[in-house]
Amino acid sequence: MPYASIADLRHNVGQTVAVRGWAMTTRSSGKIAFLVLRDGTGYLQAVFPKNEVVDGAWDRFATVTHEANVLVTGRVREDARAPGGYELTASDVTVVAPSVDYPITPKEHGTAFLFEHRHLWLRSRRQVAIAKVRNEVEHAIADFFYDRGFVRVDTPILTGSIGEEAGELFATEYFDLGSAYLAQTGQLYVEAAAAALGKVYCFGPTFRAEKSKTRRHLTEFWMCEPEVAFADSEDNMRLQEDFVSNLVARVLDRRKEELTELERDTAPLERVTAPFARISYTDAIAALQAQGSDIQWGTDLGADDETALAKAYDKPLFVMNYPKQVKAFYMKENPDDPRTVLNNDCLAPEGYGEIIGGSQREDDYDRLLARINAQGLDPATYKWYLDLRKYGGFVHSGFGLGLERTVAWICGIPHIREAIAFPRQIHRLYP
RNA sequence: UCCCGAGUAGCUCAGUCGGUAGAGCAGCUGACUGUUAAUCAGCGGGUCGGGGGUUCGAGUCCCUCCUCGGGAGCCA
Repeated sequence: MPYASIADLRHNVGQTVAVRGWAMTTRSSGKIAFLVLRDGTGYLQAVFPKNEVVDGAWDRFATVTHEANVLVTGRVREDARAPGGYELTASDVTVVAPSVDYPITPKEHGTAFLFEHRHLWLRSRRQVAIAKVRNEVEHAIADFFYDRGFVRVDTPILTGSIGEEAGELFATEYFDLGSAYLAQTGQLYVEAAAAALGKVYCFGPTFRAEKSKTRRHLTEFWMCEPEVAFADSEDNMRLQEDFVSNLVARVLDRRKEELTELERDTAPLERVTAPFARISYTDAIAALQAQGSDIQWGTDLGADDETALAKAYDKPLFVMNYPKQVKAFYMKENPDDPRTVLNNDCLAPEGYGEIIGGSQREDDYDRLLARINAQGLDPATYKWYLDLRKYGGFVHSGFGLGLERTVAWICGIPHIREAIAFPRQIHRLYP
């Protein structure tokens, strides 16, 4: 008898097949019983009429517990009553491996309990749906860049003290070379690669040791960082809006079922098309002041400020050209207003906040060195980075997209820790 | 680091004025031939986060410590 995957059962209508999976729920009504199982490809209800199953099967059904590994045999049948359209009229069931006292029950759990059992919680319908959306976004990222001639460059996770700021890095001992730090960005490396390959991106885990306790932060998260030679800040934002709208469209096209499972209202996602809305930092300050805020030009925007700004638009918003002093040393000075730099944040709608930070990079050796010194960084550490300006300096721009923030937004889930299989937070290293 | 909030049954929570510890769900037993978190009946289940104090008596009041959650800052 052939084994069948649940997702493929539409090709097996009328046939008798064996399905392997985990028991999610069982129900019995005396002379008819129901078993819903999951095999990773989908969900299936197997129906056991007492007087049609083989000898012993009825008693074996009674031993099927929540999340037991089971083997079910039966005939595939179309059924309008089934959520997926297909059911199995089962003739037999075997418990391959039992599951006793499964901790996650069908009702009411708090988030602390669920994350303590994250390794099991991953099996639930919502978590399966989120994982599939994340997978879709990851593949869409790879396809988007491959189709446009970008080369993926994998940047190091172990680095010297380099990144946007010193401090707030995870440190470890590195042989005889002193401390190594877990990368908090691949950007500087990808800038070097851009001079070799033109259009590049990196996509991997990054680490921030800030003691953040918010629904938007993880200590370990995945970031996608494209870097493009000869692209200025305007080119950079056009790439961002193409990129983000492409990711959203891909999920809408291919993950309808998962979005339905997550009860995601897709109308706001369907409005995510280029061009996005744009506002300069200076205009944003004026707009906030007009709304009664006492924010002053020169201070960074807080989370509340971003929410207030983004609320005025029903698609993602670029906030551009922040004051130099609140931004990283590598961002290029704005020739039209030297108080500011050529950067942008991209704020997702519906209150999801910043999903992208991007900028044109400082390509002038002397200006970059001056910024490194001004921020109290050690120029020796950045020698190789300065070399990129010494040997054929070039206009270039790039950005970083936070994967978990993007997935959380697309899924419509309230906290980004559900957007990654095993979240790392200041109070969570288990499982 | 700062500001809130919460720790009581396996889970989610209630517990009034300080007076013998409660419910729902889960689990177990039974009934039921189309259930979707099935329904109905019955049964078992407690170091009230730890320590100290006040009191005849503390889940409840006071002190202290611990753990966790939410938010701020930082940023993706």
